[in-house]
Amino acid sequence: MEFVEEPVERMDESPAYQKLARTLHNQFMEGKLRPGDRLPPELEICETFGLSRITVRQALAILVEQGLLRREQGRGTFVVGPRVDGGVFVIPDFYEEMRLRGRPTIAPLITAKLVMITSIPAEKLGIVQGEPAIYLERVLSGEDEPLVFDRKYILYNPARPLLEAELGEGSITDLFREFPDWLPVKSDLYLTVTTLSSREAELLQSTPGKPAFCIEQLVWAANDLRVAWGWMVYRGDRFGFPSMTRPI
Amino acid sequence: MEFVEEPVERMDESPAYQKLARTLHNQFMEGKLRPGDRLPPELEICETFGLSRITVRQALAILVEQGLLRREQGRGTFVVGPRVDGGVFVIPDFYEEMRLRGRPTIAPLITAKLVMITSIPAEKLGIVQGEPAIYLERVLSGEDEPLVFDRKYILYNPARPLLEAELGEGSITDLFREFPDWLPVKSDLYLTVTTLSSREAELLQSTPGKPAFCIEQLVWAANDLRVAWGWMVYRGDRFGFPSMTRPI
DNA sequence: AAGTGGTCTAGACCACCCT
DNA sequence: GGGTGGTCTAGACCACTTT
Repeated sequence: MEFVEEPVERMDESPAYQKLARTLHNQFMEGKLRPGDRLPPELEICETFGLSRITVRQALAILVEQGLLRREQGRGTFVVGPRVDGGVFVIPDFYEEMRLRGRPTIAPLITAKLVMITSIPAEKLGIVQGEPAIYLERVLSGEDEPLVFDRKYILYNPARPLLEAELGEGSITDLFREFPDWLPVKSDLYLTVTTLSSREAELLQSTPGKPAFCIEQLVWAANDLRVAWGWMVYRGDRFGFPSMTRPI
Repeated sequence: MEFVEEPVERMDESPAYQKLARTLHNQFMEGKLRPGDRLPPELEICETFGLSRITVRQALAILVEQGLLRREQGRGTFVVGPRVDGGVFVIPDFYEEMRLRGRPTIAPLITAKLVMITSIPAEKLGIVQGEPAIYLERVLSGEDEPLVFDRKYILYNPARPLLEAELGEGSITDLFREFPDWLPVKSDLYLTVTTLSSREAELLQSTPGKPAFCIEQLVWAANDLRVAWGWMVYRGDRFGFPSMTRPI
């Protein structure tokens, strides 16, 4: 026989700075703290709650990070209103997401070949036209249906050619795991919207003209080396993203 | 005659915690710190750089916030690789954005009327079907062309009816500036993609079937009151969003 | 000059992880 | 038990803003 562990009420066991942050946040949600209001000086908050200044500042830092407060040196700490018509959206790493859901990505290769690079990808990767690069097309599937069309140019490394088997699995990071000098350190993304071409629609088992997210991607390795460029097309009928709300 | 103030090299004048954060960040960008590496214990970093533990922790907190480091209590602080296939995108408040660019938004009313609310918006706003609400359509223009189509249901307040002139200007926050109980405290957004209907295309001076961003919006006031619901359609040929990279 | 937030120190104890 | 990060204190000085 097994017992289910009762969830303990941990509200009162949490650190002082979290309690204070929650208290102030609740006061805002109840309309007691209003945009434009100035908070009491930090030392006064210390007295009120019986906390040291560092602890109080730790609480305020959370709320500043959330965008609820704004500090102005020499003037005070002020309540800021929420940005109602804009927000922050997280588009998660697709591979990582599927892995977390226990549905490993299937990414069969559509195309994988060595090409003489043309002007646009050459410029993006910062190499000369006509140099060789790997061109790659994949359809990423999760939950038994095609979801993302991935198209990439990858820098060619004669010292360690990539195998077809490697190209069909995992993200760029996984791909370069054994390339010490090519390990990604940064990725620049650009989010746009598009409609499916007939080829994309066929590969994604959808319909031409349907809307889709498009994410252009430039992958940087150490020392400002660009190692991959391409874009990913996300089926619009399968993806939507909530704005981020940071928990207290 | 005017002198241009030479920008002073402030690298060395910045606070110690920022210098330390930059140092570690640079080491990562140069490939000296690699994903999976464990940093030295905090006390050791203190000795190395001649700083107190609080200052070192302040530096590490920045890098944790950036996603470069991960702390594990009892184990250590570890370097995390970047998420190359996903990212964070900021879609700014359109009104705010235009104001910052010195191009105040023009938002002529297309429709503004009191309606008996139907099932879907009633459910979203948490009120009963058949209650009155304000229905609003606007085209937001900036830089001399229509960019966003905004459609909203707004809770009706008999005590303080909104004037047509007020509806044509500014965001929900501006609209409710004089409604103490309706001041927005939170906004839930949901980002999807769509194609323009013929009506939307006409209003936005575009073409039906063109792709567009769509942001559904639910605005909350104090005490869990929902005050507005609707969605905004952003012309796909005029908007694209880079992923956020937090500066050190 | 007074008040505010920004930075920093030296030291303490606790919670968690590993061996 | 030893090492690690997590929390917290009391106090100091500095930089900026306002009066």
